[in-house]
Amino acid sequence: MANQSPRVRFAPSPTGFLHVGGARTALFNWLYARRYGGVFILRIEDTDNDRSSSDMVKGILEGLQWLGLDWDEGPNVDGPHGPYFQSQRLTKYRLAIEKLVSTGLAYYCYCLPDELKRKREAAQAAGGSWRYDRTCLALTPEAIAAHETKKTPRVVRFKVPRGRTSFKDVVRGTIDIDNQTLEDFVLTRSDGSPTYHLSVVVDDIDMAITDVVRGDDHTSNTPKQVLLYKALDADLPRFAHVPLIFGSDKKRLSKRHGATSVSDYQFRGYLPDAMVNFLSLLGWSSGDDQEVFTRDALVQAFSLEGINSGKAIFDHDKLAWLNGQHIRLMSAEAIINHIESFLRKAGVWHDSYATAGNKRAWLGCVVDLLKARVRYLEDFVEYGQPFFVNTVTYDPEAVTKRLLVPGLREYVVALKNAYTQLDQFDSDSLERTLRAVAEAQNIKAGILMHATRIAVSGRMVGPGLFEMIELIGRERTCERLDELRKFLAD
RNA sequence: GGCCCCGUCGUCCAGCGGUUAGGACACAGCCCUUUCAAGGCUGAGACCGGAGUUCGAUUCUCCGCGGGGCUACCA
Repeated sequence: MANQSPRVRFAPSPTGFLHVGGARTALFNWLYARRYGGVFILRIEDTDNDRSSSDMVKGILEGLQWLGLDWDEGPNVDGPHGPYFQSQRLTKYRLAIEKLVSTGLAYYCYCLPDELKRKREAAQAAGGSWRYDRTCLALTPEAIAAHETKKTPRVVRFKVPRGRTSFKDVVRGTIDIDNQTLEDFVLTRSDGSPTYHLSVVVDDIDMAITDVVRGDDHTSNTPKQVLLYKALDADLPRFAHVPLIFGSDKKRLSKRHGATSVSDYQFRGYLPDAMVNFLSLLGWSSGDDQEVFTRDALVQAFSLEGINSGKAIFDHDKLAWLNGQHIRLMSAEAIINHIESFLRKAGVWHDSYATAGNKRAWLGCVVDLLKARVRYLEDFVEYGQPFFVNTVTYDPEAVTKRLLVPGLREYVVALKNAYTQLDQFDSDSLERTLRAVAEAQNIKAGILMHATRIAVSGRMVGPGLFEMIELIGRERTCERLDELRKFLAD
């Protein structure tokens, strides 16, 4: 399909964090570049200089890094088309403007903002719409000279030609509009800084971008940019506008919907691969019914043609499910690397876990045992309590529901004695022994299992009882059985 | 208001003139089972409405309705 190696870009404004919508746009660009052996460029659009500190950029970079979306050119990665901050590319915009003004494709406008606002509001009050009336296009050379000597603030406006403008969009098809619906938009502000339309087009041309993949909120503005490409005598890139992401109330995703920054998901215990998988499914499909994708599978399956045109709603349930799927796909070793920070925070990390050896292997076994019932990384902390803490506390509900059995104390003592003498402390032996004890005591095995579960974990639910006991070990298990014995004595 | 885009189960997607409208999440039931999960099976659940075009429309066209975007010296 692509007859040249694609060059795509993600061009966020530095807002301090990476929004999930932006993350998905970045992901689509990244996938496309990786799929076709292209180049993924990160460009920071910080022309709105008011607040564009390096701190603001940091959040974006960290978000992309966490997701594993590495860029080939951009901040911290030199390339042939730098710099990659728009605030450092001002000369390029000025050159473009000079060209446009000198060829008559753009012109200076000395109208004051207040004046424009008044006209606009007046027109709207009268029930109509208003477009810039080209007052300054009609200025005489003398009037212009007068403004210049007075140093009237001036902006540069693009002179929108008559006619129609159309472009092909990979996801929307051909879009065609009448230029009369456009006004002579501003290219350069009165302080000399470029507006979005100018900087984005100049940069995309300069960086030889072949495919512009961005949010649907830019579709309506694309005709203006198409006009600029033509005015600058450049070939059009291919456009692909991806549908926006909405919250569960069908409103555009915002802070009100809870976590909207990818870092929120990082701290909540989501896996980057699960997030990437989930985001990829929002507005894109491989064409078949596959839902769970590894990163590599995604790269292989991705195409811009697979992007669909309807809106997408962010479904936390499905994300959580996918997270569980990806956790189950991972090796215990890989999971340990991801949960270390959570275990540390909970105070249950042990230095011996850090290096290869018995303890780390043991932790791996715990992880494998818990894996199937986990949705979030931090669940390992919660579900792993019985393995990590020294003393267990009994869930009150478990006590009333499972421990009010006459004679239970005797059974527990019998089990503890049997376990103390066991040759092999493995799950099979443990189960056989427990069942034998139950039979000898003439009770159902379930009664003793429930009690034992509470003794070792404090809870009614959890992993397979005997696998759990095996990992907790004879010493701690017998201690806990003894604790239960004392508890039952009261 | 004007311009543009979108409209299949509650949600995410498949469908690209003829299908019992398919899959996934969530939901319900069953199986498995010491519990909870995981896993398996089953069930319920959708083509926004109206005109056309056609032998035949979820699919193509138009109108309406609904939703969204843009309409700034924000991006």
